[in-house]
Amino acid sequence: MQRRGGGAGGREGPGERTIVTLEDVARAAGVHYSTVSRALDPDTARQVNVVTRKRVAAVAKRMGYQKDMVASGLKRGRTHTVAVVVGDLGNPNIGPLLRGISNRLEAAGLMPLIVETQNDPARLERIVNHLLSRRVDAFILTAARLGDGPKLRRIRRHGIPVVLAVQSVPGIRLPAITNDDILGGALAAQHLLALGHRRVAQLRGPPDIYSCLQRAQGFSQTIAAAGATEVVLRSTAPMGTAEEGHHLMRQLLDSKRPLPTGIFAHHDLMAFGALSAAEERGLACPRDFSMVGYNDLPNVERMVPPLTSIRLPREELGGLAAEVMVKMLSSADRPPASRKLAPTLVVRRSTGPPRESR
Amino acid sequence: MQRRGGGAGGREGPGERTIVTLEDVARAAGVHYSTVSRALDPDTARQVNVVTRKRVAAVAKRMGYQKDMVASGLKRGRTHTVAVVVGDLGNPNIGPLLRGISNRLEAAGLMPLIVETQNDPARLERIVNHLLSRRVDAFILTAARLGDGPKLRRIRRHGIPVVLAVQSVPGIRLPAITNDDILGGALAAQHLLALGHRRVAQLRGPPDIYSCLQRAQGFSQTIAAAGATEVVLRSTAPMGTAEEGHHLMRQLLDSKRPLPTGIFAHHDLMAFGALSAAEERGLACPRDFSMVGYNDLPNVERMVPPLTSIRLPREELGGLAAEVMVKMLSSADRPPASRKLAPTLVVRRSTGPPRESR
DNA sequence: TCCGTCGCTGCAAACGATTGCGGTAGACCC
DNA sequence: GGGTCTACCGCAATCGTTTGCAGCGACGGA
Repeated sequence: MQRRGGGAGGREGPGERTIVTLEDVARAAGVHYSTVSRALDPDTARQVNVVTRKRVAAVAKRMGYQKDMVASGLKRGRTHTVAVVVGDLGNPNIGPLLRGISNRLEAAGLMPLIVETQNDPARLERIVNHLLSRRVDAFILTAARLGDGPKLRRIRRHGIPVVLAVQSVPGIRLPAITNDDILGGALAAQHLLALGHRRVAQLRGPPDIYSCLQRAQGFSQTIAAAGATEVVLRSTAPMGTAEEGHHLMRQLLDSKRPLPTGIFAHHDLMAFGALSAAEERGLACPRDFSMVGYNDLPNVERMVPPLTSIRLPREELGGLAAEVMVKMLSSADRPPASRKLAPTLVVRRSTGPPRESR
Repeated sequence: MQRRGGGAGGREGPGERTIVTLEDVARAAGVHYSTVSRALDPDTARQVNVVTRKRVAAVAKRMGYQKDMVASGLKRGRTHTVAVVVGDLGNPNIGPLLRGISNRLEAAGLMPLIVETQNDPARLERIVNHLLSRRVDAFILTAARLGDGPKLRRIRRHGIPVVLAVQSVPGIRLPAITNDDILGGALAAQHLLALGHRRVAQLRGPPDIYSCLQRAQGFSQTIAAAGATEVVLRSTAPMGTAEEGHHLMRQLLDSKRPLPTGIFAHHDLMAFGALSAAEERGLACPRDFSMVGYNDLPNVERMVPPLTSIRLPREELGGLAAEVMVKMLSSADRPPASRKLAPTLVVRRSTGPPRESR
């Protein structure tokens, strides 16, 4: 039947794509193809005599045999593929995360199948079904939102291992590898407090992102514990963008009370949006107020002002999520525990002592 | 045999992963499973009576049937998967490109399998073999370097459609969707010339990246045609980094001749590295010289100074590459022609008239 | 010598979907 | 009424690999 002729693409040359199968190798080596299968699989290789094994291996190599992972997947029910669902491929945070995941999975003989939901719940639904139909072995979900609980439960009901990365959802019993965003918020607060700020503001990210709630919690707790006063601006947008930061900062500037001296934005982009809103009113950072961002975007040190921000261990987080996934796939024990990774504060020039104290 | 028990991951609940097959649906609908197959495939659905077809569809839906793409792939020799090979997932240019590819492929029922070579030729070799073993339908390669010719030919020899994106290799007969980097270089040159610059410099990117050669060519030609003088600094690093820009700028500053008034860097990061090298000598941009970058990295407008740069249509390019791929897969005609996409110049504050003319 | 064991290999049935071919029943024509 | 045609559906082989089972020598012990 179809010999998988290359069709398009190959022009000059013999080009016709011919697949070397176990049977071809077997014929050439003078054994049954089941023997070839055994000889080539490290797990079963010791079942076959060492001299035939070597001969088979040599013939296979000479003929350029490559196991057909599709057929193998069908037979074994394992495709050695892990679906990695991300919200937005354009997000600069996502690259290092994916690299961490890829590297760790590759070491375990797995391959990530990366798909983007574009933060559209309907797409997520479709995509998950598609991936199930492709028989992926597991899911790594990196963009869960608070409302996704039911969806996550539905995926889990398929009996496929799932781990959450970066974003978690409270109340759901799935292993989650996340940043310690409470700590992140606390670090921002401590930094501002240590500089002497007593009136601070917080520009919150999307309310359905759990890590933003955590950032808020860590920040507010620390501020409150120090007896300082805080004003909170809540975003309603689905993403922490510069526009949203601009918008919230405008609200802050338009309010009657005096401008807080220290501001914590849930995202670097929001921070920059806020900075431009302030500049429009003739205010400068860090002269008139300090600003702490979150995420430590690439090249943020080259911006003006160089932004003090919270740095997250992205690649490490990805690697760890993959690590957990690999464990789940290899042993059927109870799922491993969740982990939180500590972020760090990177101090740059957008923060300083409050004006009053100078 | 194995019923694909979920093993790890599913705890509470029935969890056991059971696959609904054609046969299950057939039994429930009272027909042969081949009929179910035909009824559910739009291409063959008209072969089955409309009432049975509807009944089968209803039963399939009720039972939650999902075609097993693995089995289908084995039988049809088409996995509906396209390998997308990128050099560096951390590169901020890559996100939009991938989104463009993903969206277009998805519309055609294909799925990208994204892998990263980390710019390591040995890895590329391994990865390609692995992907062939997974029976991907095609390749989109986004990080080809000049020395990759033989490797590309080897891939093509497998008879699988290949398109190059972003990076091309001269002399190889593969469809390539690239930026018009000659034009990009020319735009940079025209901009500097129009501002009145007559002594310019060029900080070149890696010599084995074709698009850098093109940028160089477009720039130098335009400069020469205007009778202006140019000095060229050549990088030997494999990537256009800030460090490399810093290094080249140092060379320029250390040379005996007067500093050129206009500088073109082959990458925004190189431009920033160069700017910091200049600042170390007390020189400021655009006061003492103008700087044009390339790639228009995200947030580059927030940097200091906001960088004049060449913007590339990344997402569009990705979509076009996928488009070409889809065409190649659907019709066995001769491969479609290559395409070049025009970049645009984005003028910001890092360029201005030369000092002498003020 | 005979039986049990062990090491190696072949046999054949899966995995789930696709598809050429043939069969059956009804419609239709002559 | 017989023949032909069409529409529909079932049969079974097939994609390439995996794997339980059985066969078959050789060998050792009784």
